[in-house]
Amino acid sequence: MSVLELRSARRAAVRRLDAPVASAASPVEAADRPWLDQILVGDCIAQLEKLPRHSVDLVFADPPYNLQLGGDLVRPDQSKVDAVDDDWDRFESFEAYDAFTRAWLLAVRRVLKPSGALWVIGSYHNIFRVGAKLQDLGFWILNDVVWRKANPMPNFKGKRFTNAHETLIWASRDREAKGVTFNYEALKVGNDDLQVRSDWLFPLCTGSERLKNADGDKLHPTQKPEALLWRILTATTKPGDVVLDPFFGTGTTGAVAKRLGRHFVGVEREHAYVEHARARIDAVRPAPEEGLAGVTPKRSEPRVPFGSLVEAGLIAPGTRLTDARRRHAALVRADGSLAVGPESGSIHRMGAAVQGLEACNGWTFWHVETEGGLAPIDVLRQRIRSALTAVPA
Amino acid sequence: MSVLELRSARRAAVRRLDAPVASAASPVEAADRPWLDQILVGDCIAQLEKLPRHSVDLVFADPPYNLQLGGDLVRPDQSKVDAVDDDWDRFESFEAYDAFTRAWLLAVRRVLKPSGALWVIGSYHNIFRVGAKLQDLGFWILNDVVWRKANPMPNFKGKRFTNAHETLIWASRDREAKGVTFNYEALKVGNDDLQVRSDWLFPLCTGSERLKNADGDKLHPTQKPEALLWRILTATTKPGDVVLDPFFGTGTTGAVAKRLGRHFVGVEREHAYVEHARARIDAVRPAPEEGLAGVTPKRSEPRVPFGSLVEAGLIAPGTRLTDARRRHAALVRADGSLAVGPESGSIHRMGAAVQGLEACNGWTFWHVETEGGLAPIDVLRQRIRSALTAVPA
DNA sequence: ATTTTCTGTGAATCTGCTC
DNA sequence: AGAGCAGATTCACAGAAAA
Repeated sequence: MSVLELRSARRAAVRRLDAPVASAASPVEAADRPWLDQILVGDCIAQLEKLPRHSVDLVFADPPYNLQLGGDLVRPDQSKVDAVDDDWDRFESFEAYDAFTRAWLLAVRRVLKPSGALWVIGSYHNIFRVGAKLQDLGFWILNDVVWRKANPMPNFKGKRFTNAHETLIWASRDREAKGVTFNYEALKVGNDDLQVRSDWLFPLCTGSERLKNADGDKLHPTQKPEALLWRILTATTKPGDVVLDPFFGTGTTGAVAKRLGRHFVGVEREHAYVEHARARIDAVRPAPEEGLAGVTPKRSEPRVPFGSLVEAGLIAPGTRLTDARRRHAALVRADGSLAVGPESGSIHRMGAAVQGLEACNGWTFWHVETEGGLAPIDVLRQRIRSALTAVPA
Repeated sequence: MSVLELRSARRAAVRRLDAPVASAASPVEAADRPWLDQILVGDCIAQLEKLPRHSVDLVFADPPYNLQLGGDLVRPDQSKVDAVDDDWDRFESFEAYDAFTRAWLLAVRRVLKPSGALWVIGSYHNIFRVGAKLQDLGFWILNDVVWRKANPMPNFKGKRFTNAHETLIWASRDREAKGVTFNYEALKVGNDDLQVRSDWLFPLCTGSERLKNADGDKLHPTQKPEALLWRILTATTKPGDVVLDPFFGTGTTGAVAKRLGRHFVGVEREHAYVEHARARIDAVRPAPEEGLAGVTPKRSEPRVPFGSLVEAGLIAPGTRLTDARRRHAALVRADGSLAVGPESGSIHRMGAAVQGLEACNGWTFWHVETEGGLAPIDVLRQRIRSALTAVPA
């Protein structure tokens, strides 16, 4: 079962439920904490002043990334990429961005309980600045976590590595914080009895989960997948905890919090986002308690490209490969390409080329000379694979 | 076969090679650049002053990040370090680390060529500070890359996620840098014809690759795997480039650089590391030259204007061109222009015009009728190119 | 009804040379 | 320095359309 299948199965199961709204504030709570399970509309720092200090268990923050994009970007098919060009993502300078970061971190710090913790997500444009600033302010980093995107946007111009991940920082309010929630056992059980690592694989938020506006276009440029919030909330909150999201957007944090029987508070400036978020959260029915286990993607065998055999030293550059009958020969190069005369390409391309075919499985076609005779390079791949899937003792 | 055995097998295989030491400085170079392929022993910043400015193509830096061992840090301002040691304070310590980071980044920046680039590796303890500082100094981040550890150390206390990755930052010296090396095509070919992503999977440096001291203990606490450096150097340097490692340690950068036919310069303070690194690098035999050539990017192939196909008689004036689906048609003219009705222009302009697009690659858009069916005119260009390269050297 | 093909799209700091 | 232009460049899905 794939990650996607898992996710639809989970969502279908959740929709069938008809349990009472566990996370709705009770009458007593409503009088005491009128901000509970609400979206506060307005500027993040001004609105946070309405909350009492030490009232929040967890903060999840998805601040503007300060992308600093240049001109338009077009795909190889000449279609235009719908970039993040919103006003809220534009800052005058690094200094302005740092001041903004400092302000919301301080506001958030005031409302956090001493045992509270903070999650921030960002990309290389902003995450280093945010991370340094939160260290400066006394937050204590517990982990950095990488969201590996299953289906990232490619680098269309071929000038960089595919930007295939975002970074999350998990930090306690204080260095000496006691009682920070981490549901270690539950996470481990949900992960085939293996500790959950700091690199998480999730697809982007697409398809029916992605909120659309009246025109059918995406409502928010950076809506996060619910699976990501699910993992965060099941890992680092308890049922009944209060989760604050100071950049609420379309309310993913609120929707997942409600589903998981946690309280939320959101702050959002844009009225259009707030309206959609309210409707979205209203439609959520909390899962019954026994259904609150996390979803874990199936661990699949890592794909091993030919280049990694060269990198790992299993095949030295300059090695000659042949086919099983030694009719064709090729030279391995340091970058993982094969050279046949003046031509070069991947093991698959060159395997196809020497045979005059459209396609070829290079792993089984090309062989290497060993002490025990000619062996397909696929046996080397198997060795790498076992090295890469080795479970720590 | 275990990972350890794999590594010995590889090292043995590489030692068997007996090619000339391609990366050793020639006599001329030795006089001109006496620091080439050397380890400079001493303080990083002081030693870097010995190198001329704009002399280095790439920097790989694995800086120390143990914030609490003041003595382990090489700081520009020694008096300040003493003060911190006596009255250790978190804020003071971050400040000291930032000053240290600033100093080595500036030193490195001076020796980098304008087209040069920098790699830094770190963990959540230091990487956010380093990333923010290098942005402050004018470096321009090209990617952040995650090294996913195949076999990380588990979190023994069960209080955190398994710390299973480290973060690398790849940055150009300047925002407007031109000519930064990125061997995109070669990377793609070595990765089964897929773009390489920003998350890389490698095992830790263990087994026979891991240098040991006389007691059999690991010599260096954070020796990096050679495969990681292999990836970095094949991706972002060319043969013959100069790679600087200001925190040389056990010389992984130097060993891989030599093997790949790149020059290195190392700076290291600890004599024990320097000795081991020298012996290690001396034992390295470079890969044969024919294994070091990379895939030729299309962008660097000789430019062949469409007109020369007409001149060479490969396409006669009056020939009709169409797109792959025969939706559009154009007429070849003697001067190498295309005519569509009353309009005419280059193959690119007219390709764009008939589709109503801003731009178009006419070489792949326009097709010509051949015996074997419709073929893109790019195949005709390829014939011209191979005719050009067939000229004896 | 089922399978195949086509089209659209996602937090992106995304060209390089000549005149 | 800025304009002009040749020409190089994409992966994993989802959903619609076609077969």
